[in-house]
This record gives sequence, structure tokens and C-alpha cells, in this order.
Amino acid sequence: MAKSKPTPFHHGDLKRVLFDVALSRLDEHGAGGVTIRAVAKAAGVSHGAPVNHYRDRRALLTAIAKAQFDTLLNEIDTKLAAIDHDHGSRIEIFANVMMDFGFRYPHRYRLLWSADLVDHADAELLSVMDKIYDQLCTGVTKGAPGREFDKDTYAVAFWAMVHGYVDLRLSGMFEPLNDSISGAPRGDAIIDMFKKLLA
Amino acid sequence: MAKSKPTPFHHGDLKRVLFDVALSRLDEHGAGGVTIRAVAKAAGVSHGAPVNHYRDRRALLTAIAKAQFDTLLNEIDTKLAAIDHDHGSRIEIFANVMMDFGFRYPHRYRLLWSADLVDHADAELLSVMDKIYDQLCTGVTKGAPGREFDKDTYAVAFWAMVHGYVDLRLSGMFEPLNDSISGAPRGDAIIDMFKKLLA
DNA sequence: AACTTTATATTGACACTGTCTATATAATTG
DNA sequence: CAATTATATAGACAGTGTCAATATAAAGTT
Repeated sequence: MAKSKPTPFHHGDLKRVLFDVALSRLDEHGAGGVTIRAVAKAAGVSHGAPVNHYRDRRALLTAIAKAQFDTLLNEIDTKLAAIDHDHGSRIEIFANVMMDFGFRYPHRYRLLWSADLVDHADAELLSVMDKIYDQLCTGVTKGAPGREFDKDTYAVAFWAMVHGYVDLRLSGMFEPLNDSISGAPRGDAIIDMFKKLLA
Repeated sequence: MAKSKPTPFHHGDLKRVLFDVALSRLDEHGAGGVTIRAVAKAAGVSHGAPVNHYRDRRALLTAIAKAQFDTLLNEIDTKLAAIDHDHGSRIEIFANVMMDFGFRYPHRYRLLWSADLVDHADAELLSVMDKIYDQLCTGVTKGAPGREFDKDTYAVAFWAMVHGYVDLRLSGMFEPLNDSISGAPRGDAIIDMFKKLLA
């Protein structure tokens, strides 16, 4: 029999625990609540322990962001693969996945675009973001062939609109609860409009 | 002759100095560089002085955000007033003002939508944002009359697209310097596309 | 003018934060 | 078993926001 204890080191897989605790704190208290010391405390280790697994706070948050992009990539991938060939609503999948994620996990979504908290020059992060963009482009070309606008313009405009809508709503604008701007349309109305413009 | 000394109190107009210093630090170091203590130091007062003029850090940043929205409102107002009646490119003014501001003052633009740093429930802030939204709606109705989409859907979609494009670029995406996504279109190409879709 | 009240500024304290150092211990390697 | 590496601890330092106590300047009141 080999080792019955799968924990290779002192604590075991502290790295994973730190990640989970940090993600939980992100959802609850926002990125500001993800402090090295608080995460270490919740993980039951001293404040100096995390440095062995995450160089600094930024590295921890970057790891979380990367995992979220991975999740988004997989979700879009799965739903894209399940759809009929040359179905017209491929871009809708992209939009729905992004919006669902943004409204379900607002703090995670905000973190994705926080240049001060996340290292957007991280190679792995860039790679995942690239793949998501490629997925969108696939949706664009297959969904709306022969348009007068080039692929990139269309893809960027669409992503910008989806992102902008989520981000503005997370800022409190267009919020159903916020009556400052009444009659704000819902996300599907926005997408619907964009789709009709292309039809 | 009245009082030759216009400084009514100890320091004079510390409130304005604090504001200016904070804005300058925002542009240079981002919102993270706008600390009460650093601002107080740069203003030449003790770290406890600012509380008499700004309740806390959030209040200071909210004041700055409000001033930026005021600037945007005025800029749009001026350019809208100078344009021909029922000119088709009224929405373009909105987009150009927003994008110019965002790319010129990235940290200011980011601050506008930072719910953790700015009190978006502030009545004055809401009022200015409302007015900007109304300006956009004016541009929408006068620029593209008789469309099949309701005014709010159109306005929100357009603002979302403009905001999303600026915000994504400030995150490092679509950056000309960042070659991860090549061939990213420029802002005017996005607006141009949106306009043509409506023509 | 003198007194009171208010506005403003200073100072010190407290509980946090990230990050660095030195130290200790566990796990692995030779 | 010895040496090396990986991991965890504890302490320190310079910051941070915010609060309380104190001091002073200005304005209001009598």
C-alpha cells in the first residue's frame, strides 16, 4: 500500500483552500474583502503562509480571475457545441453566458476587468481571453454571414455592448430597484434589438 | 474697502485644495493613490484636517466623480446645442464626448463606475447622471426617429456599447499596444457601424 | 469689549492592511 | 542518517481609514 495520507505537505493543499476561501470572500464582501490576512485567518494559517502559494495579493486575485475566464470559456464552448450548425443565435449564447455570470456573481465579474487587482499581462489569462474572443468571432461569422462590417468590428461592438450593459447595471444604473431611470429595458431586449438590426 | 483677505478660515479654501490635489493624484496614480493621508500631506495639512470638508475617503471620491459627470454633461450640452436641428449624428456627440474623456482620463472614467469608491445613491450624482441620460435620449429620438425599438432600449444599448468599448479598452483589451487581439477596430468604427445599422 | 459658540486644524491612538525578514519545522532527496 | 527543499510561524515596518481629545481661529451674541 502506498501512502494513505494524500497531503503531501504540512497543511495539505493549502493553495486550494486559500483559493476557495478567497473566492467565497470575493462573492460576499467584494474584492476589497479579499485580503491576504483575512484569507489566511479563514484558512487557519498564519498571515505569512500564503506567500508560498501566491506571491502576493495580486497573484491570488489573478488566479481567481483566470479561473472565472476558464469557466466562461467552458460554458460558451459547451453551449456552442450543443447548438445546430449555422444557427442564427450563436452570438446570443455568448451574451447570455456573460450576462448570467455577471448578474449572478457581480463581484467576480467586476474583478475580471480590474486592472489594478488583476495582472492582465498574465500569459495564461491572455490566452483564455483570446479563446473567448475567438468563440465570439465564430458566433459572429456563422450567425451573420456576409455582413458589410468586418468580423472584428462586429465582435468588438457586440462584446462591448454586452459588457457595457452588465457593467452599467452593476454600477446601479438601469437597475429595476433604482428608479432614477425608469423604463430601463432588460438585457434580452438589448440583445434582441441587436439581433434584429442584423437580420 | 472690504476685507482684503478673502480666506475666511484657518487655511483658506482647503476644501478646494483637497479636491484639486485628489484629482491630480487620481490622474497620476489611480484611485488607489487617493488616500486621505496622502492628499492631506500634499495639501500641507495634517491627516485629520480633511474630515471637516469630506466626511471620509468615499465622500471625497464621490465629489470628484460628481464633478466629472458635470463636466460630461456640460460638454455634451454645448456640442448638442451647436449642432443643426434634427441632424442625424446626435448620438455621435454623446459617444465622442464619452470616449474622448475615457481615453484622456482613464482613472477618472474608471472612478465614475466604481461602486465601492463612489456613492451612487448620492442624490446630486443621480441627478447629473439622469440629465446625461436624457441628453442621450434626445439624441436618440431626434437622430433616428420612427425606429421599431423603443427609446429606452435604444438609448441603453447605445450607452452600453460606448461604455463597454471604453471600459474594455481601459482593461487592456483591444489595445493597439496589446497584440493579443489583433485588428481591433477603433472607436469610430464601432460607432460608424452602429449608425449604419440604423440608417 | 467680553463671552459663547461654531468651524477648523492638530495630535495621538486603534485596528487594520501588504510585504519583508528571520526562524522553525515538516517533507523530500541524496 | 544527513542535507536540502518546501512550507509555516512570528515579528517588524510603513502604510491605511477613522475616531477621540485637544487646541486654535473665526464668527456670533450679549
